[in-house]
Amino acid sequence: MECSTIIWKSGKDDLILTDRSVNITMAPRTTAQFEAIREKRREKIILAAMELFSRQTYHNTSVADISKQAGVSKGLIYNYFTTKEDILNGILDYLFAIGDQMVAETRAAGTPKEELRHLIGQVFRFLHQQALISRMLIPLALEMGKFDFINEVIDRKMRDYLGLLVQIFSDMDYPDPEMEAWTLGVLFDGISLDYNVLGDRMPLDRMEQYLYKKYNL
Amino acid sequence: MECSTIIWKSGKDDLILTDRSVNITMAPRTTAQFEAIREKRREKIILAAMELFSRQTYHNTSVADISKQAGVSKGLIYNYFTTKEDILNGILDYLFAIGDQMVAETRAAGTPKEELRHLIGQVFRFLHQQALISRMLIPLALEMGKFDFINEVIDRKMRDYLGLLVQIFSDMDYPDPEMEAWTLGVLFDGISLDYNVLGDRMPLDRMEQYLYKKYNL
Amino acid sequence: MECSTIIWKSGKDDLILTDRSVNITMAPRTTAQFEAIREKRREKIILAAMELFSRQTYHNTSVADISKQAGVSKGLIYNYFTTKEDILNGILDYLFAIGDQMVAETRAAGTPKEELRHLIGQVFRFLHQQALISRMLIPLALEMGKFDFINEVIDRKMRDYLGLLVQIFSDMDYPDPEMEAWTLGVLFDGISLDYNVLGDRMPLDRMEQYLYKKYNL
Amino acid sequence: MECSTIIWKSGKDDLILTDRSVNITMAPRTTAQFEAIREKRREKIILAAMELFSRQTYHNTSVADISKQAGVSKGLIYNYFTTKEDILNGILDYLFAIGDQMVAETRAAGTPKEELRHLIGQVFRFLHQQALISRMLIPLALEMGKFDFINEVIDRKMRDYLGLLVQIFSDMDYPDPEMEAWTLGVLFDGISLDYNVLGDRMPLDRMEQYLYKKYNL
DNA sequence: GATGAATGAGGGTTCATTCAT
DNA sequence: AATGAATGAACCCTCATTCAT
Repeated sequence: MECSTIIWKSGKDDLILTDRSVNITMAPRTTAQFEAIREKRREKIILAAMELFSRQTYHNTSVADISKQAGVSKGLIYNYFTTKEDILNGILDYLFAIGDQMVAETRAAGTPKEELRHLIGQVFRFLHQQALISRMLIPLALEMGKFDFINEVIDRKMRDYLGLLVQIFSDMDYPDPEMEAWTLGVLFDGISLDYNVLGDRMPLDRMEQYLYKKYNL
Repeated sequence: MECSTIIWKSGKDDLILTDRSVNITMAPRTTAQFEAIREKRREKIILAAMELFSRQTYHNTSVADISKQAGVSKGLIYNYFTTKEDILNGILDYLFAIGDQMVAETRAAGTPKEELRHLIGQVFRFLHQQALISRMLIPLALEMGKFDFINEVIDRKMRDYLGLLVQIFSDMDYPDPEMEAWTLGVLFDGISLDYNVLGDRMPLDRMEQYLYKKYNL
Repeated sequence: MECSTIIWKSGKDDLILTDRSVNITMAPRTTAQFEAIREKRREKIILAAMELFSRQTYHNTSVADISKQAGVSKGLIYNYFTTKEDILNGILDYLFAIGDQMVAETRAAGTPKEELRHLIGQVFRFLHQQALISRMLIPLALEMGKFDFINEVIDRKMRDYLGLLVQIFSDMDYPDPEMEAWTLGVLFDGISLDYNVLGDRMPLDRMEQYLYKKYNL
Repeated sequence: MECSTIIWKSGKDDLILTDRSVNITMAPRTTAQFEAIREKRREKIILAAMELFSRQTYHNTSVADISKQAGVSKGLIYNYFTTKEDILNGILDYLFAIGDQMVAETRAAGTPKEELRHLIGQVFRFLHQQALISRMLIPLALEMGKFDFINEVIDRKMRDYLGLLVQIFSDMDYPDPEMEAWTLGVLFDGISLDYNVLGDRMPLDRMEQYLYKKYNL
């Protein structure tokens, strides 16, 4: 059995995604093999959509654009997703893994201080990538009514993150760990947002160093 | 002879008081009368658009929606604005005054500490309003290329704010006033964004108090 | 009683139009005076429309444009004309006089040869002006169905012209005066059309001289 | 197993023969099949547009009209043409071939006299077609500014024609072949224009014979 | 008579989605 | 499974015309 990893090149940065690839056998295709082929196509479409959504916004990307980018026909997309919105859903599932992984890595970092430093480092290190994701999600999150599922996703992620931060600040004996966690969490969101809008006019490196200093890391 | 009448005009919640005290000869309206009508209608359209843009996003609001909300015909909107985008511009002008006033008020608050406390207080006090603005502008700001004027607006506002904050922290003898200013500015943006998404699930009051404590205000 | 003549300046060329101006008296306005005022306004609108139609085409000129050019309100135009199309009608009446005048002048030129030379000279002399008129009328004449009245106008003018030419060529003892008349009439139309399209790329002067030579004038 | 069916599709006067002889497995159409469909539809749309443009003018023909005439949906037209203007372009390409062929045929006619006779004959023979083209192009050519490509087309065609005529008259030893060429070219345009407006009231046949006589053909 | 605010039908264009093949 | 032609609703915008004043 072979297990390979694909890296999604987004021009400037890269997103690491695991590809649950399957055995190749000579036997007539089993249901499982069909499933695997389907899964691969699905992934292709998702990656194409992710690339485009983060570059041009969900609304400015047409299904035709996605099909072109993915190298499949427009019709085929509706064989894998019921709706354009459903593609978005697929992307979210994809991204979940990454977030979870970040949290898990942080949790394994050692002392609370090391954890915090690791977390801040990760945020800045993956900022470009996060910015792409934000560019995709923020506008949709702000459209209330439609896209309720996005808010659920954000909620859940927020809780995860907050939980981790609260625990860290608690371990570091902050007097009000919950509010400190909120403050830092909100700050991360602000950084992500502003980086999207301002780009390199933001002094990212200096902000990172400043945070380390503030938290004595 | 003079007679005045109240006319109930279909709409949602508005009474149009039409003063019919006119010459028997049916003289045309004076320029001043026309000006008044225009001003009223313009504002009505702007308020309608602001309401809808902040509720449903600029892109998800059609000109027809705005016309319905404002209780006027679709065509009339183009009598007041050259373009859907121009409506947005009108809204920005409308909101600018408020922002400028906030900065001005803060500048008159007294000692640096009082200024900072005043500023933070204002941000939280007007968060609802700021959230409305954010919900309108952020998605557009994230669409690079189009809507360049929005980025200019944001840039300018950012510089104003940052300048004020740098001066305050400088006066308060912070070692790195510039970075502290960035941190707080970015935090405000994060708060505004998250409030949009999370609404009342955010512990706003506690965050406000927490900030006062952190800055010893 | 006073009689004045106004000249319609169309930038490059001018159209001579007679203004049946009226006595100014101190007596309360008689019906005739009101008529005169109306006539003047009407003329203003017609001149404005003529200017715009010939510059920008009938379809590319809005009633708002005309009202602006004429310096009156949009509404007032409908006090003088039932319809945008009706304005066109008014213009045609206006132009008729000129055509009739040209024919009359030619008829008074003397010998047939002098008449023909006079007519050709007039065509080239007024070509720019005619081109403006053509630009107005040709597109409308080609829209069959609507604007039937334009075709009637053109028909009548054509018959007048042709009649004049037939008589001239008959007097000049051409073997087939009718066909020679058609040929020259059609040629004039072609010149007018091509001058519109080609502008100064057409060798107008040389063509005029060439015609004189061909007809031994 | 094979089965073929004739399907009557609503429209005015066309039968669509759909060959349903397909695999049971419903294989997707081959590229060649798609090409064929596209070519057919494209031509159908062009013919529909040509019909309407020449009957009612470009501006008075809506895309909806074209779609109705072609028996397709409005949206489909934009699958084949980027723009309403692009349809016009398509028509021009379609017609260009014919014009070029006319010139080529004339060039192969033999002696200069035979060439000229051939050319005049062609102009009158194809007058109906030329009239259609004129009715489409003239109004657009007269709208300066927009539709520049139309003027380029006309220019090019004019140069072609003129060049051919100059050479013929030169070979026929006319003293001023260039001006004679202009005169005849302009006459052709006048004929085409007037035929549009006057229709059968023009004595076409007699004019043709008259031209032969004038040029001793 | 005179104004310009107001209307509403229609124009060109886009795009998510369906469907015959 | 796979294609892309085809649809139709919606979008932004224009403009001749009406109407209260």
